[in-house]
Amino acid sequence: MASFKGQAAYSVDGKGRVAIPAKMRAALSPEAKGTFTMTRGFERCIFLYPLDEWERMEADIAGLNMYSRQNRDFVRSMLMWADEVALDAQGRVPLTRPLMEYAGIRERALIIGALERVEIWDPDAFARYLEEQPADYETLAERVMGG
Amino acid sequence: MASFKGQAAYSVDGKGRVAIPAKMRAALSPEAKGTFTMTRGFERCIFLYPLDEWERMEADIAGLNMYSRQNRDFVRSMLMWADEVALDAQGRVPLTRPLMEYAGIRERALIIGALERVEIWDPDAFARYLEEQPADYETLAERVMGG
DNA sequence: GGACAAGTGGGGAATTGTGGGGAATTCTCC
DNA sequence: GGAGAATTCCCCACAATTCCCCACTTGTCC
Repeated sequence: MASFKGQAAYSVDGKGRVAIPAKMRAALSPEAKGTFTMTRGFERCIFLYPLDEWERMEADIAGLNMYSRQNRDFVRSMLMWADEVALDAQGRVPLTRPLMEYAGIRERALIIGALERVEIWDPDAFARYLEEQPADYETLAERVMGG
Repeated sequence: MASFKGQAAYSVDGKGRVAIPAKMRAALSPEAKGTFTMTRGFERCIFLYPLDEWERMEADIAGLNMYSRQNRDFVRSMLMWADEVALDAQGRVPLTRPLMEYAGIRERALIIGALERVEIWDPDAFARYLEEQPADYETLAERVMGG
């Protein structure tokens, strides 16, 4: 299982390609085969899950009861945005047009490692997200991990 | 498991490298493989966790439910600043640019051993932190450890 | 004072990030 | 079904950054 951490601000080239930082690439397990499932994240960003992690998530979803409207809505939303993308020889992935629009990404992208996934943000959108944080880091840490 | 103690004031060279004191290096366990995870600490300093200690911390975080907004905020904040750095043959680590800016570190750094982690501070920031202490050392000891 | 360990700074090799061209494939229209 | 346009994929070269090695200075101990 991968463990992504760190941040990098990279360019998105004219073809919609963006590099995944070398350390995050190194964190991929062989089971991922250099491939991510890219999908809509929460808070207006893009999530990238390594292939093996995504398969685990799909197995979780497969257990949901499809006779529930709410479940169907959730599954539909999660999967309609999902697309499989492979790293090229330079360690880049192509961003899909709908996801670039959703996340407001144009020429620059902020890439953040978040444990089992990689997040891709528009830098300005991320700055706004930080400003809107209801709690500072120390308070958050105490709330979540303070017991 | 490591047990870091002591303090040292060292230079940060033009490439952002700073030495870890020899006694702290000696305190590392073989499981750490001469590698730290460097991340944002509380109160504007940098934390360095030996690799084995960091893995224990990640295992705690991996158990959090990612469908909770607050948990996502916390994990994002904690991991975006984290980066794995290895000691070079001279016992130095490269400070990452975002963390140097966060901690206000330029040409000098104060390195403090704090049990399972090493802290790196800007010397002036640390002096200000000490001045702002609401309680002196003896009072603090009684509050925290006095029972 | 001398030997050794630890801290300091710099050069150049290796790796990573960036942008572009053209071949191959897919999509659209007639 | 075929032609042409659009998109995707593969390869390449160059710029920028990181890593590895080395030498020198300073500090400590005998």
